[in-house]
Amino acid sequence: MKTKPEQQQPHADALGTRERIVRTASRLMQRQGYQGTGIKQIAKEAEATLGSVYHFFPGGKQELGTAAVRHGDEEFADILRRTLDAEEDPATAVLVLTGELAEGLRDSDWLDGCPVTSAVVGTAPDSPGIQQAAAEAFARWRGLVADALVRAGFAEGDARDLAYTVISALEGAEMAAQVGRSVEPLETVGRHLAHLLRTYR
Amino acid sequence: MKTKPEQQQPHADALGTRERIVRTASRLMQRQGYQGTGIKQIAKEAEATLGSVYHFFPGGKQELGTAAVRHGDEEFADILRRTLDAEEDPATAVLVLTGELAEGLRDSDWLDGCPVTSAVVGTAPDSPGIQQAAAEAFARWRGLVADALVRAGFAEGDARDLAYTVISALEGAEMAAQVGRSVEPLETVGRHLAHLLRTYR
DNA sequence: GTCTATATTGGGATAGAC
DNA sequence: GTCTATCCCAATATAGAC
Repeated sequence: MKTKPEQQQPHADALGTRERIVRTASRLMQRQGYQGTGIKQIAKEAEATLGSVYHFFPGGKQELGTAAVRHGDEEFADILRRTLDAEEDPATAVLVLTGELAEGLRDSDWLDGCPVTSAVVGTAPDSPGIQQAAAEAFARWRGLVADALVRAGFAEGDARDLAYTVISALEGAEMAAQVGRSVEPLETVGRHLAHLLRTYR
Repeated sequence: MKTKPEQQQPHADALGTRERIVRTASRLMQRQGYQGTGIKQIAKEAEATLGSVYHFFPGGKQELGTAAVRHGDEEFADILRRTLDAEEDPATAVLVLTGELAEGLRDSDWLDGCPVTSAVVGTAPDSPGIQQAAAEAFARWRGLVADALVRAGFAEGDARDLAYTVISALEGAEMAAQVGRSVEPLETVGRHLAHLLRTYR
């Protein structure tokens, strides 16, 4: 009989070294950006050594950044899925989402914005891997919203278009809220997105 | 009679050294972010010396970054004013705006996003000056949109709220378009914002 | 897989001549 | 105001013992 040491509580610090590094990288890049986050800082805060970081990510900082973006992708995708499944009405789900994003921002003293956006800004010519991982994240999130809209009765084309706007507006509102240190952009955009979803045929 | 050497064509490279430095800093930080842009690179591309940079910006990189954000602020404020003044219908103006943003992105091969957003991401604990300059930029842009909406007949409260959503959604759509290397987010968000402005009361 | 030491490059910033 | 030389430090990345 095989024991399965991989099955551990996600919240304990009894995580594998690789997971600890990825999560720490994602959190730090969320707050400081890709360029502003050093590998040594990641190693120290993840309680790993520099050798371990390069053991798991031989591609160096770019490979680690790509993994961090993918982690942020899955993180928000989970929130999206959970919220869209819990609420029958997509408009209501959007209001819940803006509320959760606002809560996360305020509770972190306006430090924790979108982990994907923060990590991808300022990485244009270098590292196509990070850019692509970010594009895949946005596409996945749009797909989740579009699916929920279809389930709620929207035509496929409308659902696809509205998903663009929902994800884009959430992104922008979170950025505006973070910069302005106020939840008002998120709350207002949430109300207007709900209005849009309810009046769009 | 006094000659006025300050009055020069804005496009010639016969600009003052300080202006050349600020514009170069803004353009580079727009593409590479604040942390990813070095003072030496700014000096070189602005055809100035390191000594000149520190002469005009004794506060170093943070002071220069703040000036760069303010420059980006005024740059987009000019576009906003011009577009909102040229179109009577705010909904039409928004469609023109998304078109111009899309054009700028595509023409730069998806390199030139929002200069304020790019420069401010990843500068949380350090440099409150940059953060504040970015907050002031967003507030100014919202004010311009709100004023135009009031002129078009919206109630003041509605105008203020809708301005939050217009600016936030434009920010998010530009980011989504840049990451996805597609104008579709901007075009779609433009249509939905126009719909929102036309159906909101 | 983990750890330490180190090579190497480039960063921000300063000094002082002109 | 402009320019060059330089200091100091942090960054990424590597080597090799354990």
